[in-house]
Amino acid sequence: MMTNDAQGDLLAADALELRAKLFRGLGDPSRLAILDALVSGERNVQEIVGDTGLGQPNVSNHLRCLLDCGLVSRRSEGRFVRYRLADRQVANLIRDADRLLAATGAGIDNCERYTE
Amino acid sequence: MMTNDAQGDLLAADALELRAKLFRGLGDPSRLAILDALVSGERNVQEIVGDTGLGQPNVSNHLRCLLDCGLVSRRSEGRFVRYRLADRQVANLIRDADRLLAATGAGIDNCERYTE
DNA sequence: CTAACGTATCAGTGGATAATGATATGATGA
DNA sequence: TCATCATATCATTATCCACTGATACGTTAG
Repeated sequence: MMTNDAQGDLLAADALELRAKLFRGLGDPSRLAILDALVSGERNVQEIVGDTGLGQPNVSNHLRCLLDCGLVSRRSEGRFVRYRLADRQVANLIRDADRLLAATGAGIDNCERYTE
Repeated sequence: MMTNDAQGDLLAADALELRAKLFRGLGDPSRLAILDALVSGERNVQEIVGDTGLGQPNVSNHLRCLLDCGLVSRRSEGRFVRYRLADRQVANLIRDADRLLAATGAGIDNCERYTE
């Protein structure tokens, strides 16, 4: 009676939410640009602002998001705050995504459900 | 003069958009549920509707999105349409995400930038 | 041909969220 | 303490997108 209907998926609904939240966290060009900037190493907010061309409040907001998500970590250095990737797997996940993009060609471009 | 400022990132802006689009495609619980249903094998739309508890038009919309993105493929069988994962790497990417989630604890939960 | 079924599309709606400007907090140096 | 700099927060706005119900399209059976 609970072979493969919605029951099992309802139980796994939290896991789906969590996964979705992670992917959504990575699903923003600004945050990806920030993470890219951090792949090269530790950076403070101003440097990230310079690297990405984003506004400072915007960067801070995204960094807070990434920090809460556990994707980056931070340490204070005087009045600077230096951020870095929290885990090697973050960079790995992004690289795997690039591989998948290479495999699917530019198929993603064709998706018209949401804006390019 | 073009050491590490916005220039390089601007050139890579398209790549960022593409990656972001892929992650956003995966950043929805409904689409993840659909992909989960397809991990076990090929399914038609009705079966997916049953597995996920989503509405049929909703499922069709998401499937179109996933199809356009090249994440799933389809084949007609009479009046049924059977969908399957387009690439092993899709499942791999999801599994890598789960690993990262395990590594970061449930940190993602803490991110308050967007709704749980 | 017509009815029934499976799937896809369309328009409308509500909710979520990224970006911005103004401002607050915190730290350093004179 | 006061001025300055680095970072964080807040409120606003405009946009985007997931879901729903109605409906169209395509296929098969009688």
